[in-house]
Amino acid sequence: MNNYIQIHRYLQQFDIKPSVQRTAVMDYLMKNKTHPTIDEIYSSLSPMMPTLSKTTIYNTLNLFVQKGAVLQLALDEKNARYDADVSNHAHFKCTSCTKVYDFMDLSPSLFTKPTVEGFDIDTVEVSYTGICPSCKGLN
Amino acid sequence: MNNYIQIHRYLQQFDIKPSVQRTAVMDYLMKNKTHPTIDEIYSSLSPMMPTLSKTTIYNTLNLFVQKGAVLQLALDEKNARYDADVSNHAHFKCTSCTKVYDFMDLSPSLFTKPTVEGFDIDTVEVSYTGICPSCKGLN
DNA sequence: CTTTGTGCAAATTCTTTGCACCAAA
DNA sequence: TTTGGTGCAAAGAATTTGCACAAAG
Repeated sequence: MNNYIQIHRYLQQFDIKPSVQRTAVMDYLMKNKTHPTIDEIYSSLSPMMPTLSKTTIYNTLNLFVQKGAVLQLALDEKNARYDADVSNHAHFKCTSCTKVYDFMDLSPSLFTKPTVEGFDIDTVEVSYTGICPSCKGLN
Repeated sequence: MNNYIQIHRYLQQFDIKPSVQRTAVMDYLMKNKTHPTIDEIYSSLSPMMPTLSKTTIYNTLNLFVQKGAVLQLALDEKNARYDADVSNHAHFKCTSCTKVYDFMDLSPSLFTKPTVEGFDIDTVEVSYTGICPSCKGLN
């Protein structure tokens, strides 16, 4: 069980008012570091919150991204994916099964923001595509 | 004017039969290194090829991506973008004006494929977001 | 001929919008 | 009581699919 007070404090750091729904979404993102899609979040929370609407998930995540509380990943052309983990890690997407993996232990230098004249760099995203171990076995 | 024979040879390297439409799309991608969307490609080619269909652009680019002849970029949450340039360069997207810039001269080590047990890595994508020089001036 | 590519129309999927109701301060 | 949040239904936009016709070898 997570401490909702902590989540409230966290959200308030980003100037986000902690409604019940917003708290639940952030709680989910913190516990499930699986770059979930809107649909996955909705499907997981919906049983506990029967009146929850998918529109609210969209509203909530758009707000989180806008306030900088979560990252919207550009991993998937079809569905947006969200990540509350801002630590240095890269993503690997299997082109066969479309599953997304974390690569945690890469060189930190990959994630340094390069100095380019005139540009202010906020976020760094490193993504790989290829074939994952379980799909390799199937050939 | 581009030499279509060269494009034919290039496509055949990837096991792609060079139809008139496919040749035109690859020609466009090689001349316009602007990470165009499907719509931009269609709008540009359509005047010269009045019977061209957007479905064919979709078919063609899906084939190119599947055969590895172009990269599908996930820079934009709304539209897929395509890049025929497979050289080592990163992309920067301005969060204010949404324009995409190329960062050409970064360290080559950024683009090396890491060795991760069991994974076969095909593509590497490095993307940055932030504020571009012209948007900075507007504040 | 036979295989493959093209392109129209329809269907599907993801996301946003308009608006009425509800909740909190 | 005023402001902001939620959620339904509808709209909008991007992409895919089914299928008939055309093209190439």
